Amino acid sequence: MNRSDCPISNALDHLGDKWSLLIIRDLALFGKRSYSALQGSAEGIATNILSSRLASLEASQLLTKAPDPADKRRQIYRLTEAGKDLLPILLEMILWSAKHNPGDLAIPDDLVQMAANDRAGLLARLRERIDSDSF
Amino acid sequence: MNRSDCPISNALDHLGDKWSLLIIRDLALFGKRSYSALQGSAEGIATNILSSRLASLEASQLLTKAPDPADKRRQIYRLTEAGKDLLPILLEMILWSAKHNPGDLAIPDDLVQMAANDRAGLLARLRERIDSDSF
DNA sequence: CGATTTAACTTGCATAAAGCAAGTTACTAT
DNA sequence: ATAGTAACTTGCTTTATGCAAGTTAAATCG
Repeated sequence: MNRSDCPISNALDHLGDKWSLLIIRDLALFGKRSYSALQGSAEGIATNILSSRLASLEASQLLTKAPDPADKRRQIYRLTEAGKDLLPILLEMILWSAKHNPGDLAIPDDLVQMAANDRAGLLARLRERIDSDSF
Repeated sequence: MNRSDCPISNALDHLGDKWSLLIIRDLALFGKRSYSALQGSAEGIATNILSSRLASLEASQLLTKAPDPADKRRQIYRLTEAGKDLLPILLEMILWSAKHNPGDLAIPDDLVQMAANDRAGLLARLRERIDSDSF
């Protein structure tokens, strides 16, 4: 699993595929918490892939899975602190795409604006929203 | 190729695999410019994969390929401005791994320190190093 | 209470991407 | 002229992704 002792390589060992960061995005930015909500994402991940990615993210300790006390069919997926700490990476990806927008992207301009004015504050507010589940 | 109009998804459409960002890292942080130098990286990319990744990064306009005037066997790979703009993403990956270091990573402490003190200045200096090729 | 839905998966099979070893071509150095 | 180097490509095997259908347990509906 660890290809080298490079910190970038290490991050990519956990996140370097087409789906992991989209799942993190759904949890961190869209407040999704259930398997079916995650499956309903715009990009359309196959159910077996979602299952395997969730398992690997859980193994990497980026998220946790816990049964919903109110509905025993349901599992609740939550970001760990390490998972929440991926917010800056997500933000930089948004800013990069905003800057190099091929023209058809849905850029959240307010967020880009806040990032320019008060990056630290924005990240704090995004994290607070995760913690308080106020999406 | 475009899975959705989400900016994060867009970034991952170009970079979401195990190798692309390592190649960008080698160009941006280690000053590598040739095929053979890139192939010599710690992680050991297979030559056919390196070839296909370079082609896709070039197609995504993150790097350019140009013949070396001094040695006609040689091709020089360089980051475009869009490629250089990936520096913040690389930096955040380093910071994330530094914070969640599994214990065996080679963390550049000086860089982590500078990021904490003067992030914008650090990014400016890293970019300047690329432009002046002073590695 | 039994029948239908819903949630969270798993299984089996097809296709696409990654990885390995060897080979090719054009140029450079000896 | 000969040997080496740089930048690849080719053929084959292995692994990962993707699709469609099926399973299980719990909740809801009539």
